[in-house]
Amino acid sequence: MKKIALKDIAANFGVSISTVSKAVNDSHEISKELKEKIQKYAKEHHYRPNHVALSLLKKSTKTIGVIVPNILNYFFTQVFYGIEKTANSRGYSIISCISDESYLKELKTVELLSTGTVEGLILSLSEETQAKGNVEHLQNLIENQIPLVMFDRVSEEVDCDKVVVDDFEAGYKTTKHLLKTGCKRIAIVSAIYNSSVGKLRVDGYKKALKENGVEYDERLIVEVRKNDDLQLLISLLLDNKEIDAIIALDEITAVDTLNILKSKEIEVPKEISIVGFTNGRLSKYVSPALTMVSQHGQYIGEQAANILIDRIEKEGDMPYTTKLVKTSLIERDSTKKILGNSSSY
Amino acid sequence: MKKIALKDIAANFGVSISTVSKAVNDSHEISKELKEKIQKYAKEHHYRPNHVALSLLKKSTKTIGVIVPNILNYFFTQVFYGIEKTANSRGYSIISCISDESYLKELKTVELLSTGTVEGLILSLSEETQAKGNVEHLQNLIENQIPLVMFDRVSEEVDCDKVVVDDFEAGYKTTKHLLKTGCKRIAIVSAIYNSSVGKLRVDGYKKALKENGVEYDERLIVEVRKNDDLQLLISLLLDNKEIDAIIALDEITAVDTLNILKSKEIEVPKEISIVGFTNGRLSKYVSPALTMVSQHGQYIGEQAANILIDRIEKEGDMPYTTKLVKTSLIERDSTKKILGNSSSY
DNA sequence: AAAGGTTCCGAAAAGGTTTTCGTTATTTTT
DNA sequence: AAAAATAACGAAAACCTTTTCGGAACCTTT
Repeated sequence: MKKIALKDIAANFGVSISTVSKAVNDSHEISKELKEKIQKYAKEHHYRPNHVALSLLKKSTKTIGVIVPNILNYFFTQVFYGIEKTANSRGYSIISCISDESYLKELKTVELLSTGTVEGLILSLSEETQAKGNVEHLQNLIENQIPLVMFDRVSEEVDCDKVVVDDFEAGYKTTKHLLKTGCKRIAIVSAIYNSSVGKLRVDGYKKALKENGVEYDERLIVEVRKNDDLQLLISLLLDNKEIDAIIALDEITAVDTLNILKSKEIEVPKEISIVGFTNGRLSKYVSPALTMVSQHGQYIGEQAANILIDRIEKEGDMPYTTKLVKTSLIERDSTKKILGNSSSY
Repeated sequence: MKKIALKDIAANFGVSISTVSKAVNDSHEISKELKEKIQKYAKEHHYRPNHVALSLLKKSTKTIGVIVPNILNYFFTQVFYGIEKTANSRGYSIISCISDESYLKELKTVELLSTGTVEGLILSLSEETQAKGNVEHLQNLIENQIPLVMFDRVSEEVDCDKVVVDDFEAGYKTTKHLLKTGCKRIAIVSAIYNSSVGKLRVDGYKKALKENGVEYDERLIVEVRKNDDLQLLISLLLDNKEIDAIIALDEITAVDTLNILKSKEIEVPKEISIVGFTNGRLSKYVSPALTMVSQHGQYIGEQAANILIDRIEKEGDMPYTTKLVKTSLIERDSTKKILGNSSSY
């Protein structure tokens, strides 16, 4: 039984295509008897209107594109889930691509999707694209009137809607919290050295230090590059610097750091507190459970999808917005409790 | 600058649409001068052939659908990644849906996609669909000649290509390994009580026991339901049963079990060994690191995509195949080393 | 009986593209 | 110079659907 079209039904009954179309759509223009015959036949042959033809006719595919750099990263998985959920609830399908942190794949995908397949795009920049700073493909998108929402890893050079984590506030809030628990010498271990995100968090950290009269010490910021030995870096960091807290800018680094400290028989949080970014699946299950900064990935996805679909469906041009999503500090056992009664927090 | 079509270019130069089409496709039928003018204009205006129109014309969307029950599950994320990777490398886009373990959403999605949007479908059954056993929507798919590949959570009632984990062999292999390390009283903790997958693993477990002359004891199989207290169940399990190994059928349960044993000051693996299923992100980072059964999610995704695309592209009907993917036991510190010199393993 | 209304169906356009087949006009061959 | 070949372009079909408009037949009203 091959795919069946209106044409085939029309031929079967010796009527015109328009008649069949109206019949299956239950139009009052068609007589009851004919409608029933046609509908019965259509049902028996599993007739379903061709979606591609409808898209062409209506000039609307009800589909949005999503490009994430790395789906194995739990944060992006969460965002993706949020996008799918709300897009689906608003009647949109999503066609998804993984740029795999590659500029070329991102470029190819954007070009592929910008040919009428999708009505809009949600994207987070690949690492390579961020490093290169080449966002021409996205500017072309805007020129071609294809709505774009960027999230998390965004570019200032692209004029579009954005949803970003308030990383500055997150760094500030985290540092302030550590200070309140009595920590003074707070180090940062970062594996995301060339991202705007990392810079913002450090800026927030600096602001909190300054506000609390703690001097900023450059030596406390550690950058971990791809093939670096974290163990060694931590040992160097600990050397004569009286560290009492470590902020790790991603979950894996946080857990690794914890394990290294444990292997050195340093007590967490008694001697050194640890806070990690990205509340993923690991932090809850290690011991002591890690205090983490949650970025609310799913919420970000929901927001991005809603903003995009609003723009697709609304007439006229609204101004572009940048939504700043606040983080939450999820306190577990790797940090000390706040001393005394701090009402301002 | 609005979306531009061949029509617009044709109007601009006062030529026909066919001429423009041939010009942008660099046909020899068009004079060099005209071609150059048109191509320049097309490039300047970012002309790209409309993908929807092409799909309609060619009767091929170069798109496949993927339906997974739960993207936050790392196994499915891995499969998804594998699918995207190979589909992309073979020139296909993927349109993805998350059934959220719901029968209704799965049904709706299958119906939506089976209208010409995708050329084939890759699917893993939702929990609810498995429980209900209602797979009519998938049988309709086959009737409508839409290629389908099921993976992991499959149904015997659907006649299609399948890619499944060899769960029987996994249960067998794992149990055999534990026996070789000297364990005798091996318990199983399962949170996937009504899945074929869980049943197969237990069957493999039984076979290994029998082969090694160890008697099967029903009381060692623990089923954890949604709101059950794992702590309590483990306590009951441990009571007077001289357990020396526990197999957990998912990663979270494995980690939870480990933590419960640690809180009871039971030494792992000295007193009790632990093996978990699904080698995710947690097991490596807890201490002791957990020995896990890897299901090779990404490989499964790659296989599924290749099988599907082969079927889409090949003429004539090949027989349906079921690909059995073997698991690997990843030994870490939660199990004892094998005693003596076992050459047969 | 004439005018108006209703019922039921078909023709055709529109959406964008490729491709086949004409149709000219020019050039080459005999 | 006539015939044949080539070059350069256009018309139209095809993919599938919805929708507008038009038309014929019948029915109702004055």
